[in-house]
Amino acid sequence: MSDVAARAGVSTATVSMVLNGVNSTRISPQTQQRVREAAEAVGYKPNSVARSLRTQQTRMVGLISDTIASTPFAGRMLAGANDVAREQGHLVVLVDTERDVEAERQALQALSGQQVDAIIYACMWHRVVEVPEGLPGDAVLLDCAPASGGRAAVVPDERAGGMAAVRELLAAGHRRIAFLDAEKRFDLVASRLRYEGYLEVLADAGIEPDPALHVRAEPVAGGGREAALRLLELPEQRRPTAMFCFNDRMAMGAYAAAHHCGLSIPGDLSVVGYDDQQLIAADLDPPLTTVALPHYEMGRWAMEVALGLLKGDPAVPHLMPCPIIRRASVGPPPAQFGD
Amino acid sequence: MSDVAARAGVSTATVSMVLNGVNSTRISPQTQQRVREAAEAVGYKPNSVARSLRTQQTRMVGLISDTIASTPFAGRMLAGANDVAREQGHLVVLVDTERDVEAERQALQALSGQQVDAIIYACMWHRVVEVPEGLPGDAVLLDCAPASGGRAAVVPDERAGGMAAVRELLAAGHRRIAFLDAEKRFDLVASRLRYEGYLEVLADAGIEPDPALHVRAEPVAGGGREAALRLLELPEQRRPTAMFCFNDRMAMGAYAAAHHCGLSIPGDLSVVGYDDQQLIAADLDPPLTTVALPHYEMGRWAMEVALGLLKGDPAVPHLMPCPIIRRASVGPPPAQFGD
DNA sequence: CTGAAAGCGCTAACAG
DNA sequence: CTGTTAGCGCTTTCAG
Repeated sequence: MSDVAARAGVSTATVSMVLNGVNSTRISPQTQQRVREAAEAVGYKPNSVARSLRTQQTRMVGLISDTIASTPFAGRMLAGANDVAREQGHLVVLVDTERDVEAERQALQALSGQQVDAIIYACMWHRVVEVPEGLPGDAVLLDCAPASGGRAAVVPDERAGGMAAVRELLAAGHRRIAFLDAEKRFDLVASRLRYEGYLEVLADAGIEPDPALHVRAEPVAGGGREAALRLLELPEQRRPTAMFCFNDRMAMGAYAAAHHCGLSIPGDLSVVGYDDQQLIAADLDPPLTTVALPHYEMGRWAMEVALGLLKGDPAVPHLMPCPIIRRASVGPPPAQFGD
Repeated sequence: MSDVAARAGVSTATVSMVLNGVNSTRISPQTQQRVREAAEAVGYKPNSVARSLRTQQTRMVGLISDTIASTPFAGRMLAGANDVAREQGHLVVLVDTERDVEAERQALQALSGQQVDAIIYACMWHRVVEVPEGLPGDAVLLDCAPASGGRAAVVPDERAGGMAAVRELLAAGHRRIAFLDAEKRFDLVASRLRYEGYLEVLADAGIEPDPALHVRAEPVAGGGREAALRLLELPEQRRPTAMFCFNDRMAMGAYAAAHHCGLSIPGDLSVVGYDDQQLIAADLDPPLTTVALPHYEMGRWAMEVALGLLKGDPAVPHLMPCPIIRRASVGPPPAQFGD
């Protein structure tokens, strides 16, 4: 920088002001011009480390996550956070702790040592977490809710998502709608919330929920198949005409079961999934109607409040809508069940 | 830091030395003890920014990638890079440029301004790239090869992977092995390389490749299905008993085609995929034998050479082995084709 | 064995 | 309108 100053015949202070556009009204255009030319000539590159030391702002935000690797959704969240960061001229420092407490401690220490301007604590699937000790109070939680409140957080609105799914089926004329849920032992908050949504919509429609239509299995394709098979073995009058599946993988299994029983989708059976998981939802035959998880949007939101663009309410997690994606797996119930 | 010094009754220089373990032999144990206690008492946290400014080392490495979001493999690469970085006490700064030249320029500038110690340039699928102008000479390329040489790079050994796949089929007794390739217009280096591997193994086995068995389609499930169907319509003597598919998605389509034709896998038809893509390979019925892409390992390698732990050869990209994952989609050919 | 002092590259008061 | 100056928090010779 002193090179530039010398070359332009001014002081470093002037160079700094010109190049940062600060107080630019107070510096003569000719000088500004000279400075810029000198900077260009010297190939001047500002040193952000020095600037950060001086300004106490690094324009970096730390993103600590439990596992970037394991879910295809992680990327969407990162992308959202990244995009906002870039728009704001910030960089994101990523740390993957693999859910290890010691690693989390180290990460936090490294990040605070690095003086990041903000911290986002991200989970790769929706859950409630005991936040690590030492997480700054203004850190924002992404795809998780704090066990003991008091922090800005964003999670998908699973309840509304479940409602949307069931409404879709209701609108198509179904009355006997099953919910293929995840087993309780997985202790998924999404499971509870989606089920609540299911129940609420049924209640609103004046339909008495049939406990036989709420089945649980492992939330993977195999589990979905098995659960769907159980449902399809019910006597005809009790058999569901539609299935709302906890996730797309289970929906995939439901397809397999329908196929096995010689049932066509959506002719004989309608199916709705959840997650809008790439490589499944759109690739199934017929393409699956499902509820999308708003990972990109949550990533954006988290970064926006982290950077102070938005105000997060510490009292209660922000609920991000889960849009329903209409494809071709929902139709009217088979004739004998119609009205 | 001066607080600590005052509290311990020493100078900041001494504090620095003690806390960094530098020249520790030259400082009396009592003093060291006192310093440590003072640091503890004050809750001293070193400021890496200041340290970086002084030492000209940030212990951060920039990872610029074209798209973190779009492939499920991205996470594995990040994870590999991250793990090594953590082991070495480094942080990774992630920038996603979405393959936009202007964004790349900005990213590079931001990273060099931030004085990162090293840069990794990652692609989310194997290709040859024109590296962005301004990419430092010692940057390492991850999952891509430089169009105009001279840089450390790591890519999957697709050729060997193709060979392994075909050998697997050969070993099971197949002679009529098809290759369901990606269409040329996608211009995938993986396609060319895997095909070379296919040809070479056939040649080694003394099998004349039948051009009719090399078919191309869009590298997705639908394309695989269509290509497989074409193959299955061949007169019985020319029909393949095994299919090596460019990727798992095409293999998924091949399964659908076999199913459509009433053929069982692996009884009537053996199938090998490529990618070991989660949610496909292991979840297909029967589970798919496939060749895995070593994303995690490539991520590690890239970070290791970026940090100088390993020496990369700038003359030629490092080839990372693609292990074959044996599952249940390969068996002997149907009896009438046996020997 | 320990302290003083210089300086990493930049910014922001304050003077002129 | 522009220059001087004093640090940001740390490391590292060089003297004691």
